[in-house]
Amino acid sequence: MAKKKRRRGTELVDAILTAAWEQLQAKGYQNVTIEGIAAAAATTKTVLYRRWPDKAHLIIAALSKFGNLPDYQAPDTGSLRDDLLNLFGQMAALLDRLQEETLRGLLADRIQHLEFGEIFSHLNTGEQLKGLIQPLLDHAAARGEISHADWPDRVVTLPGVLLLNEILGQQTLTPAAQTEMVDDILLPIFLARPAQ
Amino acid sequence: MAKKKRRRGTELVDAILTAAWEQLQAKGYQNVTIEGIAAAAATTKTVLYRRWPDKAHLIIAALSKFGNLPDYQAPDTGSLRDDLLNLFGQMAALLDRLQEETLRGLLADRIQHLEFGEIFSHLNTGEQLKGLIQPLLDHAAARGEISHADWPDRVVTLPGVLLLNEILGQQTLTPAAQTEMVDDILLPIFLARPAQ
DNA sequence: GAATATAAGATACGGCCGTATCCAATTTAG
DNA sequence: CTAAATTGGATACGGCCGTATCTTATATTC
Repeated sequence: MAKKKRRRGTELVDAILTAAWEQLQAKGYQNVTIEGIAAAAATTKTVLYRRWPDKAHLIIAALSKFGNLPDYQAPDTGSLRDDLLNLFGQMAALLDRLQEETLRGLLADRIQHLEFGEIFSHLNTGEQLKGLIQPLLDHAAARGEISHADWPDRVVTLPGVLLLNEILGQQTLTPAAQTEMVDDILLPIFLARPAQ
Repeated sequence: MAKKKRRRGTELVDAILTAAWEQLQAKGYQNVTIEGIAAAAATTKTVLYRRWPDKAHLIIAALSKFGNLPDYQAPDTGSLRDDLLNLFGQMAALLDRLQEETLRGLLADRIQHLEFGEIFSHLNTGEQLKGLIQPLLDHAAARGEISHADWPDRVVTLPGVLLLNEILGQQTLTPAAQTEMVDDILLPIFLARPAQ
């Protein structure tokens, strides 16, 4: 007779998040369904709804677990401008990869349809991008290129905000956009003369 | 016997958008349904889906028609900083009004759940906020406070991006946030010394 | 180790989505 | 004025959502 083993707690959550991640890879956010994830994880909707209020939260949980920014190489090129451009460039490359790998051919789908607040609070309050920016500033300050490295939170997260806005709005991240963001917005702030 | 008049084209669209707007006011985005709007407009889903691909687009259309930024008073206080703060302050007031009026008590709902790209392209490419910012810059330039008024598009739309990010992420727009955005981000850009 | 509490899993429900299909009113072409 | 082409309207369908309810396996407690 068949064994009736029941997964619980962490084990179950892991199975669900893994299934969610795979579904996301295979189908894209738009086409992922809660029921589909439940089925793929060999459980039922009920269990998922007991833990996450909706698809967005579930996917965010999966992203948090598996969707780490991969193999990012901290630049330190010797100039803040180049560091920032390098960072943006790597993001653009990542975006390209995502659009091929994650949504393998089939769908012209995008991250586009995640819901607002979720993503924002995830990316901004989460230290993700902030952790990438701060070192660049530390380097620049050490070189004397900028006057100090302890900028307000809102400034440190600004590159992330810009990136997000660009990607979501334009669905792409062109080199032109990258240099504009750096030269027209970020550098003027970081290089601004002290308050007068 | 009853008349069987059929609305067409513009007349029909107007009726639908009006219904959509009213539903939005009454129920909030989250709880608005396509079927509900169709019913309220005395027509059917089919007709709506022939014109708009999904709820987001329909609501955006309604917003474009009825959701104009109301009674905005151009500041011109004599300093760019005060102009910007004034603008942000009016936005905060508007936000407050929306959260009471539009979502009348009942729901702790928010704009939050509109979908990404839609809103972004609407707010950023649409000239809405840009049209508010440019005059401020013209004034400042005329006063000699800033060196020029013809900034890159990306810079002119930045205040809007910041506002949107703040509202969507934090669901509020505190005075502290306003001054930080102005003093830490916008002013440093506009007052930056010429490229060196 | 039995009793109790907790959490998983199954099932069912009403509601809305988005599409397809068909019919009927109104416009346009001839 | 009639025929053809549009476009609105009705209905039906499968699919998923989100909730509620019930049962049954596993953990916890005594």
